[in-house]
Amino acid sequence: MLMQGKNAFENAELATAGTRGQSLSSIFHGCATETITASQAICWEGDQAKYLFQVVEGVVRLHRIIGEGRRVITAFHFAGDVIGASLLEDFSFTAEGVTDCKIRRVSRKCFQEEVTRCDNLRPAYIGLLCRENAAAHDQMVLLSKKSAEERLCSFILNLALRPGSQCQGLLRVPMNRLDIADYLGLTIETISRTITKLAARKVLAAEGRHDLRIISMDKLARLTGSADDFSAKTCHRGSIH
Amino acid sequence: MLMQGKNAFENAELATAGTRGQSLSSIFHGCATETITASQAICWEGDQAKYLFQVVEGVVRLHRIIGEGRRVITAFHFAGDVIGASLLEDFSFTAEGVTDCKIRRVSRKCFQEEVTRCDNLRPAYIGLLCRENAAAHDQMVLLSKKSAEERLCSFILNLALRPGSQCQGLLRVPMNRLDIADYLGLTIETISRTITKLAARKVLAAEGRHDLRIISMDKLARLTGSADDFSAKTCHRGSIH
DNA sequence: CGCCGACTTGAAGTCGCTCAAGAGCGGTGG
DNA sequence: CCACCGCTCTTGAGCGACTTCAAGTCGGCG
Repeated sequence: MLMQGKNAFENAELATAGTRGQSLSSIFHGCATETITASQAICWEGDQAKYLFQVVEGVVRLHRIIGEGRRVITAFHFAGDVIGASLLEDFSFTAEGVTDCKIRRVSRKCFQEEVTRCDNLRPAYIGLLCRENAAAHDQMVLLSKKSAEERLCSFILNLALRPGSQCQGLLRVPMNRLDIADYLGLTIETISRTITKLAARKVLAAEGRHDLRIISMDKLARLTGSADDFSAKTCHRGSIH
Repeated sequence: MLMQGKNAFENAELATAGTRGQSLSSIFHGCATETITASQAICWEGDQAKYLFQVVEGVVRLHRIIGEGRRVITAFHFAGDVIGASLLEDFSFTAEGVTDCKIRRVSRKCFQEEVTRCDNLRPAYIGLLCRENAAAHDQMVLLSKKSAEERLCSFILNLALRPGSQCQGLLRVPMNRLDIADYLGLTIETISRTITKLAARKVLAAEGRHDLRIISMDKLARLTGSADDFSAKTCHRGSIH
């Protein structure tokens, strides 16, 4: 799993702590870490949302099932991310490890008490909810109007723009083709074909199943179909100052 | 514009006031109402989000534009709804009247001060953010995995389940075909064809451009592709107690 | 009555899906 | 060490749902 996870976590800690008031991570500090293996469930759609989780290491996917066998992945969560902040009663998703993971858990009650008690945690909490909302809206736009190529490029660009995601120019893609397909509203075949096409056009190169070498960040950004995706997203993480 | 708007607004007032603590409507109470004509803009994507709005009467659409001419409607807002609660810096959408509207406006600063000052407004605010998130996720699922027919049925069912939406068995659909298409990630032609098909199957009947008679709520619910859409959504509004 | 915009209907085209076969890779066991 | 297996991923061919383009229809309003 490399040491990427731990580093990313510490990055996230520093980043959120620096922005507005205190970091939500402090709520999880005392908690023991639990170990989750790849594709093990953390919680189930429909269950009462008694807990919130924080990813310490690894990657988690959230999904919903509709009808028979239609799975939609609504989000991936990385080291430092909090899962379940925007829930009222029940889990609206099943959470599973994409990779082996370490997570922490607090009860919803405890979380809410902390947020109520500490005035300076509240902006962080509200901020988290707002950012989740913004991400959901971006995803709606992607699913509503973008072509397969634009979707994949948007996804890869977002991955690449996470701090610490690249190691010697190599982008780690922890999720498999099916995960990507279910996240982007496509099929594994389309994902595969589109990667092949992008490789042929020298936008990127696949190195094994879980690594991409991005040859031209510029081309990639121009292919996202978001007009100004590159600048917008680059600013996104830094602009909260 | 019928008097439906006013009634719906009062319904919404009562409903939110009853749930958790105070209603966010109280923040808008003193403000003068502004009049917006159909398709007039209330705010623009990219502008600094200085204000929040509350719809008093009529229907508002939120949209984003990507590339040249691709419009995505991310939400419709009805009487009682608050617009802009989940924003941090800038408007991430353009808001326009679907119909002639009456709205109220408060500055973000004022809104935030009120929420900070009144402890019993905070649950309402958090609740709003969470419900927006849940709605966005439902829409992601719709856009990701549902067929044209399932999308349209989901949309119509959601409209029909708003309290006070039906008048003598007739469902008012204030938005035109293009609005519906851009909301569901389809084209006007597909919307039109699908309505025709549903009418042929005696699920519903179109009566003019802006009214639908739902012949079988059961059939409609079964066609949404959400497994348990009907029960889930029916509970949705009442279950917060 | 005639015009205009919104909607409907039809025919052809396309993008992504489905089905099916084959390739690559990692693990296991002889 | 190689043979084998299972799984994921890739590639190909055909198909289908929705789009695009193009008429035609409806309904409201001057």
